[in-house]
Amino acid sequence: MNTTPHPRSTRDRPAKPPLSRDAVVDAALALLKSEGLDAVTMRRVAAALDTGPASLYVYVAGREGLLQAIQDRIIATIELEEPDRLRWRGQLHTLLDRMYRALVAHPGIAATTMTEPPSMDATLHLLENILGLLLAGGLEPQDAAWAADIFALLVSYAAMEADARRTNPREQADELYQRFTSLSPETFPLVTAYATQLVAGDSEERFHVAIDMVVDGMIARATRR
Amino acid sequence: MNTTPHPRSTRDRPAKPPLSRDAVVDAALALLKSEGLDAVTMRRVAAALDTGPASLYVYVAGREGLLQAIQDRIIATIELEEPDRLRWRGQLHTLLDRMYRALVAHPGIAATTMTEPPSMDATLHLLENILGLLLAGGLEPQDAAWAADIFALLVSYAAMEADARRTNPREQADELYQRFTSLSPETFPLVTAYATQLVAGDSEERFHVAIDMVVDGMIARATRR
DNA sequence: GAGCTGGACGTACGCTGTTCGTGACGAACA
DNA sequence: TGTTCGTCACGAACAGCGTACGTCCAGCTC
Repeated sequence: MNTTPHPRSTRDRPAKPPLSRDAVVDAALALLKSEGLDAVTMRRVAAALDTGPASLYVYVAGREGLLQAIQDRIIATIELEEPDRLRWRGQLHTLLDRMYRALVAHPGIAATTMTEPPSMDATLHLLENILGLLLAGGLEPQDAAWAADIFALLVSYAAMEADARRTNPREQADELYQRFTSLSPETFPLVTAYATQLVAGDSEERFHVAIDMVVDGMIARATRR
Repeated sequence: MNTTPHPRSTRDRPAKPPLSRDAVVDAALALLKSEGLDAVTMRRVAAALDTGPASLYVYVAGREGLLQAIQDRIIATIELEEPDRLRWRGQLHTLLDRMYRALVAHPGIAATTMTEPPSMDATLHLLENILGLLLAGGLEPQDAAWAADIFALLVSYAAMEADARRTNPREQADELYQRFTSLSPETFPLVTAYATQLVAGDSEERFHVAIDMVVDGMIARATRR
């Protein structure tokens, strides 16, 4: 047997499981869930996989591509609704609420969904489902198509607000209320008078009201034709 | 006369105007307008002022504080509307359109407005004006308070989309249409069927429709009470 | 065996925001 | 006048960041 005592290569491959796209995304997702978006750096992900950051570029198109893969993973966990003409509105709320919760369970990811055109599989399935619900409700196709964008936006925003609240629980609304009520009533008669309304509702409540406003608006538009 | 040839101090103050908060924000704003948000780094701003980045921290609370100051500057340029009970709806569109244009004129800034609670002067004046218009329209105060948030969100989003389009003019909608129409009609019957509607409209058109949907929804809710 | 290919990844580049310590200097005081 | 104190200015350094580039090596094919 040849037992030459030469230095062990730092690229000792058989000692580590081979990387894969799934492994990379899994590691990133775990970091996201436990430490939030800022922890999802190429170095941190690579360290979690016992490798170096340059190794990841085979599997993901940079950090941007990694974040997209994570988003799609998260969206893929959302249970869809079978459109029902009689219940579509409640179903829409349910579906968007699930999306909201999926985002909130991953601190910080909501902000990365904001400008993503729907192009990956899970996101497209979600879009298809939203369209299905809106059309089941008899809404105009053009309005439905545009509203899908708006609903996605509302979800992302609500999740971002929930993220901000997590960092600063309860303190934010209080500070804001203080700010509003300490303004000059001469200069800001409405803001001071309606300070309570301006800070009312948690992000979920505001979120569901926002959905309703958009839906009610679409119904009014459809009724008008 | 004493002409001792000793090394000239690098802190030759009389040769430079003293820094000020306005000077810092002005320099940052100029960089933002000409090169977009990514150029607004502490080093770039400092270089524009012929100093070092550490000098800026006397005037702004880090980059975050600098961005907030910039936002407020931009918002302060927006001409407000005197609320008129008969024209409030058109006025709202006009006001939000001005906001949209102000953001679009500063590439990338829209994304930084997304999670900012309204706390600086110009932003508060804008909020006061939006509330004024909505209440002039006879809408419910609680709905008006919540809708102000939604309108701000819609503006930011539209501006962000315009920013993205600037980077990728026309190409994005085409790619998306291609993507949608090349999907399996079995799996995505609606997305494929309504691909045209999904990519229709530029960011301004979609923006104004979104405003209308929210407004129509609020009117329906007010009518229902 | 030789050559090729693609995965693995170390090294280095060019940046980022921020902190800390020090110098310069004006105002106030004794 | 000399000294003290507070504030501005800012260099140096810290602790990162994403990524490009070049090298190594295992596995495969001929």
